[in-house]
Amino acid sequence: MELSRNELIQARRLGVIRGASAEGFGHASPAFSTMGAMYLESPVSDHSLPLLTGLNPEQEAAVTLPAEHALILAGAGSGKTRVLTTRIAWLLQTGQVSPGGVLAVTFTNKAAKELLTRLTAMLPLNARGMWIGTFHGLCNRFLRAHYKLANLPQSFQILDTQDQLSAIKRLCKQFNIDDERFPPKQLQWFIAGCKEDGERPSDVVARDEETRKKIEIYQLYEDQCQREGVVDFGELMLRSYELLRDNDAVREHYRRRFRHVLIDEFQDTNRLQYAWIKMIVGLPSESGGAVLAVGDDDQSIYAFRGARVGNMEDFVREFEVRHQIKLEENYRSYSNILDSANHLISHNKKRLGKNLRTSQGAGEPVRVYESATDFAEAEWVVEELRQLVRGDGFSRSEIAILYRSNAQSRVIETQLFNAGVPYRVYGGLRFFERAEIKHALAYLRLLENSRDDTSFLRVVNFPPRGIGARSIEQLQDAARAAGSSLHDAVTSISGKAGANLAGFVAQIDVLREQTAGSTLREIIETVLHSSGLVDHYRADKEGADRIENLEELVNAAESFVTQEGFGRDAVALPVDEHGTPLTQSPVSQGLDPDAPVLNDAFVAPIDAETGETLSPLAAFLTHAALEAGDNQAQAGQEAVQLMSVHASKGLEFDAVFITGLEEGLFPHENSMSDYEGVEEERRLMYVAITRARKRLYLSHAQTRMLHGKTRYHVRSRFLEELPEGALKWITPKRSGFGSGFGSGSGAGFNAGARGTGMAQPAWGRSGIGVETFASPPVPPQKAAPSHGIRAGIKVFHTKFGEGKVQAVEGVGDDARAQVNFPRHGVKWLALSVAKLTVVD
DNA sequence: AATGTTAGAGTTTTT
DNA sequence: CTCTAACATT
Repeated sequence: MELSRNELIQARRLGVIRGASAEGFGHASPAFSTMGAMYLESPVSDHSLPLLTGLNPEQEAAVTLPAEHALILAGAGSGKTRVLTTRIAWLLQTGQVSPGGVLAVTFTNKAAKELLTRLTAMLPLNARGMWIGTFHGLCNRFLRAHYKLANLPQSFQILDTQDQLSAIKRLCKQFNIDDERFPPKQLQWFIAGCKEDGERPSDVVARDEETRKKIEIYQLYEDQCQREGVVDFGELMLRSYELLRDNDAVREHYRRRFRHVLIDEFQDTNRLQYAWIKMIVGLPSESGGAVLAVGDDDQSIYAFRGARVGNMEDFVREFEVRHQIKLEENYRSYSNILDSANHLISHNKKRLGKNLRTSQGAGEPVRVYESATDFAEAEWVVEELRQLVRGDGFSRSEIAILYRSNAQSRVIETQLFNAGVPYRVYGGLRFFERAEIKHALAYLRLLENSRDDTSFLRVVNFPPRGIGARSIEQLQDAARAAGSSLHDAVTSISGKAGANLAGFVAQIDVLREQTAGSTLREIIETVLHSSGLVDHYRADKEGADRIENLEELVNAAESFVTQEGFGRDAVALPVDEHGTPLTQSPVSQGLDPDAPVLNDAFVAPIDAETGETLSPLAAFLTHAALEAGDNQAQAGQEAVQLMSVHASKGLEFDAVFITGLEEGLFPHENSMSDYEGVEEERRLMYVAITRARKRLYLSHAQTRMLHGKTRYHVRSRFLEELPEGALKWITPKRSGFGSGFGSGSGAGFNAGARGTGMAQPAWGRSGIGVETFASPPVPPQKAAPSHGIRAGIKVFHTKFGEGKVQAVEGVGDDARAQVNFPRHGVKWLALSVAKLTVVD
């Protein structure tokens, strides 16, 4: 029995499958230390500090480097985060730097949190003045502090990817841009790409007419964002970079301030981020602080979004790096797993060169399994999984099933579901991306910034209040004519449409006044009810979940205020070189004075001169935009983890299954055309392998349902690139039936090659080679006139059960077989339609 | 304005 | 196959 997507989703909702529901949202980050400024213990300089115990020589060398530029090549599982945190702690403890002089930047909020958590656990330090966060978070903080210089409104809003796309769509409509020639998605990609390369419209080279037009649209988009007081993710970076570049005073201030700049996952930085680093630190000739870049070129898997491994070489050259340390001791995996990873990645030419080693034993061999179908592959995974849990005592949450693309999860989910194995799927909608949450946030954003047309359009008629497409068009024309926001253009619309629009605007304006001085919680609750959102969803019979999520939004806001403060991302804290705040300010309005103060950001003025602070609401909206919401919060359930290989980066598990190791899938067909693409896919495989601590399982299927068609796949070249000695090839159990699959659950077994084409492919090797294949096996596509069905053999049909083939006639799509089913009699079946599996 | 129909597309993902 | 978005219909 297969479950439809909807059924799966429904099942998850009902909690049959744990995880993946709204529960996964929370703010677990620990409180910032609120202790006084005790960062400076008595300066110590000897190396027998407790901090350094347990570090291996390379790690210790990295931690105790002098204040000079350095590159740490940190292999998977080599204690990278430990080095980063210990380095910071060591610098602080030995009095070489004050918290205000530290800048540590990561890519994800999760990594930033982890850094902070582990750091505060190490040292009773005051987080005051430390800049630890994501690139975007820090840029936001910076722009909030210098919004005037950056030419932004004080309460500028951040567009996420969805918002950006709808802004572009709106723009295209307004300027009658042919969306066939210029699909909004493509424009979005173009604009984001330009910004990642640090290019404004005027910087982009118009190679051809099409590009020229795109540049024009890019410019229009920029104008629109500026007019509306919003910035997209790329803009946060780019504008920060430009301000540093163009304003000598600001640049010098930060260069003097940050004595130590630490960069995590350096191989994932894009051009602009690297340029930003150069700007905020300064090259050696410009006497800035010391940069400690930590990265692993072998784990660079984000080229598709602008990551540029070349930054590592550029860094070494431009910063005249004299310290390069390789962390090659792996503390995670047994050597069979590690050897596999090393052997695989050695096939890449473009490498800085690194070889992981471990003092652990060989461990179990890496198991490789070939199955006939994706379905059978999933069955095998579930079976092995049971063995791991029941037989070998593995904890389910310590087992991961990885795949190259998310679509692959479905088959596996179905099997897990049928077997009653709790599982949890990573990826998918994040909390702040849900439609109802975005609606609520749009109202809130309008309170902050009535010029935000994207938000205006999102909720002007949601819940429906009789404002149709025509009225909106009229309004957009009026706004364009007047050069004003939609909000302000409403007064120029007359008639019924005008009255409705005026009603909406009045509602927003009233809400704004009404909630002035309220706490964040009160504001949100008022907005949720006055806007009609709650009523709307209450009327909807399927709105219960949405209401729940809206309630969760209130909770999120509450915990934002009380637990996280207004977040380190909210505002910048102007400080002097020693990290001492330049201004003290009263707690901002609407806050419980007894609430723990966790981060200065939240009491700090964003404007050092006027002492103005960011409102709690503005801070929360920023938080919502920069942190899409953990959908990965620990459910506490003992559930198997399902995720894409990309999503697994940075995680580790006792046992890992890597599925779908097939040419075209992994490596993905879209990456196979060029060499660079294949190398990145190989790095991806490397990442996948190195996730495993004790057990590693690799599998591939001969046929797979993809886009509704059965596709035939040769096994992945990556399998041929593993060291034979570390592997154990498992002979597939043929076609399922009675072949000793545990509890003998025979239901819906091995539907075989479903859909069109042949049934069981005939090229299935019985024992896939013990020897390494120098060249990949002959692709089966053409070589299979044999559907494998001939007179005399036994076949299995999903409806009719097992039967004996009596005759076969016709070729290709016309092929038919006469089958005698004991229970249903003799049938003629079209092989292109019937679901037949060969039974041995 | 709500609901049904059809065409088209379909890696990887964070901010 | 399965999801989405745009279009058409009531």
